[in-house]
Amino acid sequence: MGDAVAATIRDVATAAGVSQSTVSRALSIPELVNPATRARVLAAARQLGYQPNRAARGLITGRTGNLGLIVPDLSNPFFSSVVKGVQAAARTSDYSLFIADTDEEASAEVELLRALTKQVDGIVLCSPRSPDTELVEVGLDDAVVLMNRRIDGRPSVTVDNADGMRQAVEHLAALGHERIAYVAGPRTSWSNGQREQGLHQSADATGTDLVHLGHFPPQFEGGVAAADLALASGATAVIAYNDVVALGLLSRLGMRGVPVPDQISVLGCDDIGMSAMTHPALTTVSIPKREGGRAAVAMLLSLLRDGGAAAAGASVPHRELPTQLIVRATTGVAPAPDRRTAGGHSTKGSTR
Amino acid sequence: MGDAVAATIRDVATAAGVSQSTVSRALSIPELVNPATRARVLAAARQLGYQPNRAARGLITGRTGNLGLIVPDLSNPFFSSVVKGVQAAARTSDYSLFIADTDEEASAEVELLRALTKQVDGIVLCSPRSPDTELVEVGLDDAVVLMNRRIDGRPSVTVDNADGMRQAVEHLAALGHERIAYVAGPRTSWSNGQREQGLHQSADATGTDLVHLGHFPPQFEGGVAAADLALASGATAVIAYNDVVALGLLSRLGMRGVPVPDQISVLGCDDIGMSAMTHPALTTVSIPKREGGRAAVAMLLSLLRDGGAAAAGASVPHRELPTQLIVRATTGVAPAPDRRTAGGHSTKGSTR
DNA sequence: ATGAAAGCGCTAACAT
DNA sequence: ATGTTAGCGCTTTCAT
Repeated sequence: MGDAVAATIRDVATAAGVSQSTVSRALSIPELVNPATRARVLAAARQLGYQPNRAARGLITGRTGNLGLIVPDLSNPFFSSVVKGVQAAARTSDYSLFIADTDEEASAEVELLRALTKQVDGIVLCSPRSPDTELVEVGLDDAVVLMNRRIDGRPSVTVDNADGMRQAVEHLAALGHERIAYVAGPRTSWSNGQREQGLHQSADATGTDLVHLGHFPPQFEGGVAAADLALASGATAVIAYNDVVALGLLSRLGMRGVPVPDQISVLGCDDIGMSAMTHPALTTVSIPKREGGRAAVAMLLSLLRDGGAAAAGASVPHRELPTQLIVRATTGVAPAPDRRTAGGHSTKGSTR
Repeated sequence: MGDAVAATIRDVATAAGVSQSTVSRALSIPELVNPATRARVLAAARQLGYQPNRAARGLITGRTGNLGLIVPDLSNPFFSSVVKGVQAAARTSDYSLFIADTDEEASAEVELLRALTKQVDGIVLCSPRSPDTELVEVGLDDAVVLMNRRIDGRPSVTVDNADGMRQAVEHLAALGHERIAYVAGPRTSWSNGQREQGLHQSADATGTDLVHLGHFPPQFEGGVAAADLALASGATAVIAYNDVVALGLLSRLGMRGVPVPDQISVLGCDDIGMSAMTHPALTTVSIPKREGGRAAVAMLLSLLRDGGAAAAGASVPHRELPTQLIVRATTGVAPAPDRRTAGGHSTKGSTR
């Protein structure tokens, strides 16, 4: 695109009566040029509407000024929040952002990673579904920050999934629930693995029974499909892999006329906007989505700044953000049916 | 990023024992080079893992191989579907995609438009909120395709909003509803204007009363906020600006204990995935979202192909996609309360 | 059908 | 503090 005839650095140089290099310097290393001439250059540039050609600059600097972001599914509100965080951070640092959606397909990740690699300075790879080996095989050795995934020796931003599950289980245990079902997300999701682990630990610690329900797609339909199993499991509470799945559960349970939370409690994870607004609202484990995105970009940029330092044995950066159980006022979680009047003092299991 | 030392066209030339120009031709204008040498070149290229440097190519061809997409809000499922359509089409044609989200802020559109313009060959501007004048002022004269907005003399892809509303109103009229409320979307939304227009026309044609409810943000909260007004309006049916708003309505009505659709019917617009899965499901006016995105890209690419032809007085391309009322099995729409037993034969108003 | 050479717009030595 | 020069990787005349 670009206008009729975009002004080049030469035009500015001529107009300001200086050389190209002076213009270049005036624009990128201001302190190296005389304030007076700098003013002249800036004036000329503004007047001509000059904007450096990024391709030309990139050709010589080897940097594109672009970042890439790969997510499994843009239509999941969790990821759109992450996108917003990444976008904001990129914009702040004057980077443009390529965004790609893999539609939850692992193979697309590697493909996109490969395609993107040449056009960006760095990539945020969010919640990848591919196995470690495949990921490492790609050009991943470069400036790639993982989100919601940890791979040995790779920079990453994660959240404390296990602790989130701990909070959820302890909350339920305190309410007298003794049998909890977990609707698992994708087998290939690292976060899901972490959550399962956290759940098992906390279930043991609180003496709670944990029922594991198959792997379901992390979508509304997944929850719909899992609802009947959850009901049949004998659990008095269900924790869903994420809020979207939890909404699916709610929907199907409603359709079957099952009162939530009176008969069964439902918990989500992620704290997407809508979870606060359903009826009943969703008690959920909140994850700092935007902040995670920002943190990933920050890490990426510092990686780019350091450059070789990383290779020189500097430690691999990692950042783990906290999770926080959000208990809503009117919520899909209630004391266990048989405890409704007991005041919540469990005799079995401790709160550790 | 890029690998340790990316192979350049020179490397390939040397390896194949030909000149750079031959390599270049072999890769981009195959019919101009001897099949035998071409094979040699291709082999060398593959073996070296050669991938043309897009920046360098762009520097000389003036094309970036990138497209831009600007949407108001990525977290609205409507737009994420559009994004997916655009993405798919771009990928198919080997274009990369810059995506930007304006957070429903009109000023961000112009800003992003300006920033993106230099880095892409064309832009899809989806559902812009800015006034025509501001949009035209920017570099919009170039390859920009509007979506869900029509501006005189600009290429655009739209849907037949008015017809969608006609279908909705006729459906409701046939069910005996005589007073319908419309929960309006943003004042700056062109689609909203179209829908209002279509509603008024069809209301007149069917002899239905139409109550216009203020402008609300096109989000879940907007619907929540509008619900009480809708209820107080005396309407027996509410059409929401979009599905997300309709879900907000449903939520608030549920919270107030108002039976839907027994006391009041709720219709949405857009046909986002979730609208099929709520309880009750949402009868809604379906819009071909992905297809719209694909169409916009197709238009963009043909614009790029033609290049000067457009300036030479060729007609401005425009594409209008159809809308389709989707009536769900278990839905938030029912006959008007006082007609529940009447069989739906309205005495007032014709179905034209 | 192929090669040689010029140059896209810019930055980074190297001079001055 | 500024100008001169070279060259990033590629496509595209212009020769051959």
